[in-house]
Amino acid sequence: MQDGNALAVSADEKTTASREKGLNRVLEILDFLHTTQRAIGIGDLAKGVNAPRSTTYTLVRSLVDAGLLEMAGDGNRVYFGKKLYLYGMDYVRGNDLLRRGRQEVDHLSRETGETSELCMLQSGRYTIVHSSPGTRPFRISSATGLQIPLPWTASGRLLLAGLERAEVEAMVSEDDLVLPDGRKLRLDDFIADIAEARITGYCVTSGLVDAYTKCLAVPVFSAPGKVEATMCLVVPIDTSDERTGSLIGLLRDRATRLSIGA
Amino acid sequence: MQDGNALAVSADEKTTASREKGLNRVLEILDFLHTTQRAIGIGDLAKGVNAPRSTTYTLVRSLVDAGLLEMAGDGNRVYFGKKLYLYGMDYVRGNDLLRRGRQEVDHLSRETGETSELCMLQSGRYTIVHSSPGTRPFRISSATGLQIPLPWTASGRLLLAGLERAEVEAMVSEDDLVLPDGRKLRLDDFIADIAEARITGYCVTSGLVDAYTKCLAVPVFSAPGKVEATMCLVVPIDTSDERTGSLIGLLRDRATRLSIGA
DNA sequence: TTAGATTGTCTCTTACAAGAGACGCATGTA
DNA sequence: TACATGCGTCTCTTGTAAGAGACAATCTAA
Repeated sequence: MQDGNALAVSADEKTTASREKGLNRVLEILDFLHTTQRAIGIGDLAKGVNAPRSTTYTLVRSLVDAGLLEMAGDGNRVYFGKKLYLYGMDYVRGNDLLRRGRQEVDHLSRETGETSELCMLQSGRYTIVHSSPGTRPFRISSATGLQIPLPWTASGRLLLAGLERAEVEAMVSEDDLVLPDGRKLRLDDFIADIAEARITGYCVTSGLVDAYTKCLAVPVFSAPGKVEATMCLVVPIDTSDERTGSLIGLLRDRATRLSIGA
Repeated sequence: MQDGNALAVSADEKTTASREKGLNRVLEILDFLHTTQRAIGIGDLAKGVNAPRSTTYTLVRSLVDAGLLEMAGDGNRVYFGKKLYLYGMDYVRGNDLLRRGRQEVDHLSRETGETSELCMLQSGRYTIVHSSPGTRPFRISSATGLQIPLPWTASGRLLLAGLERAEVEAMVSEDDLVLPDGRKLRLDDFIADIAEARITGYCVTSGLVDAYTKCLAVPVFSAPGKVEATMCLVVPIDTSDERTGSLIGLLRDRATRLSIGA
């Protein structure tokens, strides 16, 4: 959160509490709201993004006037506004892969009864771009837009296919290699997984983010060799090999349909 | 477009080409991309929002880095980015009415075969927030996010229900009263329509935006008396009174289901 | 070839926005 | 009653970002 600027992988301390550009503050505000996932008071917002209160009031007012933010019901809380929704729809319209991908994912989860997701890289992080819940009694939760460390996921291994070792290292922090249960992955293993996933054309991980699920993922190509997204299914960890295999087959079919020139 | 700041209803000439705040420029850029509905070169973008080229480059770079914009395939064009989509999804998630409204609209168009839309006020303008095409051979086009003068639509008459005359006047410009075919509505008639729509609880307009369609709309309430949105059907202008009546019945059912405390 | 248009980068100045902080007005609570 | 906490607005200063414009690199057309 505090290094939202990203791309500055080097520990480039800018703790000098100098003046910040308004636009950056706005970007931080939006990111902050995205992480909180709920309306928030302006005072708290200022604290959250570590900005002066007066500045925050000014910026929020601009954003509310513009419709990017809206005052939430209560009166003194803000959250995303209608305009962001409209812009988001524009993005979908302009993005064939996303639009069709969403449909495929929806279809897939209906067809299989399993939770299905479309994933992409978003500024160097794994992001669930669209997900459709399965029909199982226990919900496998996974909010859209959720950002997860790449090494925790099967999709992560596919999305990094074709990158140099250095590039992978740049994208994966030490923390990312620590699983939720405390186990630590070895970077070499992760890189080996990537190479393997690239060859086999799919990836399965078991019990990484939690102990009860398995994740099956396949790549979606935007150009030969270029992995633009992945589709994945989240299934119970005790799913039989046979069913797993047939689900992967389904995934591949749909992913191929999505891929462009692969 | 050039007075995107809105709310400055008075002809407040700010032609003094003074320095503009970066954030405002950004807001204009986003609005501009929303109107163009396609990726655009940075040079053209600068022209489009009437901003200095150097400034535009700087801002676009920031926005691209932040993920709000993306460089489009070609290489030197920009359009909305993934992050706006994610924020948009957050908005949907936080907005029951929109989320359920979208479903109702989709259902409605499947059920009736007619084009169905969810509409809201967006910074004083009528906006199609979601639309679902009907099954008729001729497509009644209406892009999501499209902004149309309030007096051209049935929904507009419902959305303004309960406003004072002065408020209505403030929201409707002279130009808004001129229909696409050149006919001019009288403000008094429009206001009378609003009052009537408020009482009957629905509104039908025929041949306003084009000569071939009729628009049936009903209000969706967020609180007793407060019209938050409308649902509408766009049907051929020669639709029988009987069918029109039954469609309105359907609309009302669904709108009631959506409304909160009405 | 030359001339013109466009694209991306860079430098330097100064107009102006970010920020500190005070203020008044609500709350709540001892 | 006094005291604390949070909210929204306002004023004033100064660090800095918006903008003008120069520059090299492409591309196109004549």
